[in-house]
Amino acid sequence: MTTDDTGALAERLSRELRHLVLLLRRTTAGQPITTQQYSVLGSLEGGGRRMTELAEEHAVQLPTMTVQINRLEDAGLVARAADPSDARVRTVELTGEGRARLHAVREARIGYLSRQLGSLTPEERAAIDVALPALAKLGRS
Amino acid sequence: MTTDDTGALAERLSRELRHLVLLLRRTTAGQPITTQQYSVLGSLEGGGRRMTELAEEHAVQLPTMTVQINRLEDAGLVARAADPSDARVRTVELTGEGRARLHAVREARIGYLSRQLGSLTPEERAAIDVALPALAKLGRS
DNA sequence: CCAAATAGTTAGACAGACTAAGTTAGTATG
DNA sequence: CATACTAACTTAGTCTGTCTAACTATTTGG
Repeated sequence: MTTDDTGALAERLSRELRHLVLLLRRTTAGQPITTQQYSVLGSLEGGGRRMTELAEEHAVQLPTMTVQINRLEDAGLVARAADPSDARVRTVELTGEGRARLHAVREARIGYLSRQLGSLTPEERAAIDVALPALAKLGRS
Repeated sequence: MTTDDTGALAERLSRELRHLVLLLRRTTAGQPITTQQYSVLGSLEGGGRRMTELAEEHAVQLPTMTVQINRLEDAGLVARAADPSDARVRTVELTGEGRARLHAVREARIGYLSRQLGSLTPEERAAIDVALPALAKLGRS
């Protein structure tokens, strides 16, 4: 692919990303937690994280994350803790219930996507398979 | 790709879609209109549409679209009109200003995506190019 | 020890989404 | 044709998600 094609690719990608967003929305529609809450719980799966880390990872301001974590805490899905080495820092961890909820939503979400993917041809699935690392890189840059 | 792999693909896709959403958000960050407003304006480019059509296309309830169109109308970017064949129906059209705004935001968005795509390798861009039709189909099903 | 920087929270505003309920207009049926 | 039903929208109220500004508490550097 030449550099000249990059603009055209950007235009097509721009056009399709909107539909992927709607797909994402349908993926978690009717779930007991919102897409954002699911996303935050996912960030905590590997262990406790500090508020600042969570805000950066989700590309939101710190007060926004405070509100989100407040709601998850009220729902009993996460717990705040203190950092022994720095009293300013609050860490956030999954509770048992939070972990269970995360897994349940993930199963439902993956099930939905599996059915959608099942309606594609094997070639189309293979194309997505090949493109995923590039899309991942794009999303993280 | 076999059927057995579909579940694993769904899992990876599920994981990466979140990052694409964040990419999308950055794409229109700092623009004079929100992502949703841009999206609605895009739906009107081909001509007037009725409220119900817009709500369905954007996968929102009718009252949500009413509010969005109210704001776009207040901003002078769209105009409501009556349908001569059915007095219940309101149609919505781009104003000249709305069309100009749409084009400006689209240029900025495509420019951003172009720069992001430019940081990928030619092979990665080619992979996205090949996968786009499949992703489009996925998003529309 | 004090000033500046860092980590979070609180408060106030607004966009975006939903449901429920109301209005107006078309449709169908006795 | 009158009545009831359906359809297209809007309004009102609520909640989530996001922001900025201002505040508290803590650490760090001179």
